[in-house]
Amino acid sequence: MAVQLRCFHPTYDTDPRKQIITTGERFEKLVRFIASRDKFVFDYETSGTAWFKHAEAVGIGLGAWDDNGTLWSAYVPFRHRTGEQQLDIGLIGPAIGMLLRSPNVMKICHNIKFEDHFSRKEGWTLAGPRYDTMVAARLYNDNEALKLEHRAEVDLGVEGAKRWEQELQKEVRQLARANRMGVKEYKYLHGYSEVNIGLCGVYGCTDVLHTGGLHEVYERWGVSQHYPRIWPTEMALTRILCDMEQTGMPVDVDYLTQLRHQVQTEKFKIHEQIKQHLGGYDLSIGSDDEVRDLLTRTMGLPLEKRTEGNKLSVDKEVLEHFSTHNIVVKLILDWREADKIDTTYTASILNLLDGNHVVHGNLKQVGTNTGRLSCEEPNYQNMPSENDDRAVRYSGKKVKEGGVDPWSIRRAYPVRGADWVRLFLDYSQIELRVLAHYSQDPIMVDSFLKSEDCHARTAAEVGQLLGKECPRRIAKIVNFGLSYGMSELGLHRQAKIPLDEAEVFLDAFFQRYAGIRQFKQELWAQARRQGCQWNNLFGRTRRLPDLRSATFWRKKRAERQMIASAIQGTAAELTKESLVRIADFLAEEKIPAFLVNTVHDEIQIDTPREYAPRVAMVSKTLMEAYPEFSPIPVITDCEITETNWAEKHGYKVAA
DNA sequence: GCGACAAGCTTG
DNA sequence: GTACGAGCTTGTCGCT
Repeated sequence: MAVQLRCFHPTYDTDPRKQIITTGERFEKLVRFIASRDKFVFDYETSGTAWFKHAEAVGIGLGAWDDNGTLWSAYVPFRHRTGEQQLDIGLIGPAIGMLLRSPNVMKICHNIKFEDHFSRKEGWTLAGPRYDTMVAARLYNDNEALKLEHRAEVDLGVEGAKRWEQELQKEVRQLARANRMGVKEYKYLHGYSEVNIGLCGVYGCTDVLHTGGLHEVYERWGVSQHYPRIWPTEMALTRILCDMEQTGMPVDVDYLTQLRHQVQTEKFKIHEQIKQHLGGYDLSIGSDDEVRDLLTRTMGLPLEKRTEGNKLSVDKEVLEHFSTHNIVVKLILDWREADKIDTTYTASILNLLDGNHVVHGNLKQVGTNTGRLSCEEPNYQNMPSENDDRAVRYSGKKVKEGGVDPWSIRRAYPVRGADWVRLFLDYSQIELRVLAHYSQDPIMVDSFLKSEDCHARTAAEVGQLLGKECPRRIAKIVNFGLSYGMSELGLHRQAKIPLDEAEVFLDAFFQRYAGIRQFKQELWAQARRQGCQWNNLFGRTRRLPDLRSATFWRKKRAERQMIASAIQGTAAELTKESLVRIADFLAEEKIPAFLVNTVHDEIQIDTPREYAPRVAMVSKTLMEAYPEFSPIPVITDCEITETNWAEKHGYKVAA
């Protein structure tokens, strides 16, 4: 099929700092200029974002400052499918590769991990110091959108920064229509490969100028220097997370396909049963409106809980309340459980695989306001955990006794191959240890020094003060609640105990652990003195203007958010810095092991079986080496699997 | 047919 | 007002 030249929006930009390079002579001149600089900006335009499938670079935008400090940009097209004049990638590739691997030249990008993926696809190694303006933007302002054009508008004061982006999107919509596709589908398949070079080039050059401009102002403001501890970690992570995504997670497709069939059959059966109970009425179980109607009008159940939009809630908590006396309500709950596994955890995963049955999730460095990582396509961080209830229901045994959850999702993630294992190193009670460090509360510190079960200790302390028993279950909820700034109302709801009882427990807790109450007060006071912001132990800032809000509930929410940021955020710094330490160790010793995944307080490493003892021992040591928490010990537990994620079990690490 | 939003569910 | 931080899916609604 011949490629058609379509050009719905011819471009016109007379800015001399934007050049489109389509001859060898001008390309050579460009390369000589870039190669003479000690830092440069680059940015690919691509044929989609799925780098692990068909998507690849179709052109590269490059930019650098001349001796007068003027920033210039150029777009080099080499794989557009428009039939226009462009350069031959076979001829220019080596020169681009040479620029990217220069060891002493700083590479500046807005989201450099993305460019790293596409560089690797061309066989080009991205080396030398990195500067990511997207990460810098997140560090200096944790509450705002990070999109390049938006930052250019706000931080550079560029008027009409979004103009070429909008022109480009218009063009893409036209192309999608011409190809009889939805915009989403078209963009996934073709990206900007069919956009005319004039428009794409101006857009690419504009991005380069914006990125370079952001680098200038962020460094004028001293962003990277303000974060001497986390900045090097963040920049190293752009490379290490890229490595992890390239490695990816192998998936057992046969298992997942069979599991999907099983839950779909289950859904069908439940649907039929519901129909029978309702005298043939065909309820759309997935429609909350219909479920609400059925429960209230047909069944006359007294629903009370409201949603945010003030509708009567039909969520799990409500349904569970009525399910003991109502078989249909119970069946709706069962259907939702099966549906979740069908749609979210089997069908969608199968759509994300590469040709080798490997998924490559996107580990996002700037996805949260606390400094944690997040993950998408798929999200590894909310894969259902092994569920004892289901295991017991179906096999009569708990998971730990060898029982099998028939709907296990983690079972679909096997090890890399024969004689490979996966190690799971997870921080033990890391958030409580962080809190103990910040508060220096004597009981909590003592508990960790003695390696006690901290929930049991809490239960004992509270019980002793009250002169009546405090169940461990309650103590555990209280301890977890500390990270979120839980109130007596929260405890009442979570633990399903009377409000006055929750109040008594919480009061007793804060009497016994007075250091924690004091830490919270000091945290808020200090933050308010510093203009509603606070830096954690590693120097990361959380800004919460609502700490001074006149609205009571907004102020309270900001206070809870600050507590959560302090504790979760600090714990996240340990995990992130440890990822860098472990990656460096594996590279130095040339051990054929790979970091594959991380879930907040856990790091997963694939390694040949013979290396497992060494990898586990060194990784554990590196993860625990945070002397700033002294005397509180930082402890990691280690687990291993020889088969799949569901069957991980304890692993003794040699000292 | 598409985008935005609400509601619900899953994790640490 | 009924906990903190995320991502994904479906249904619904309004718009082109």
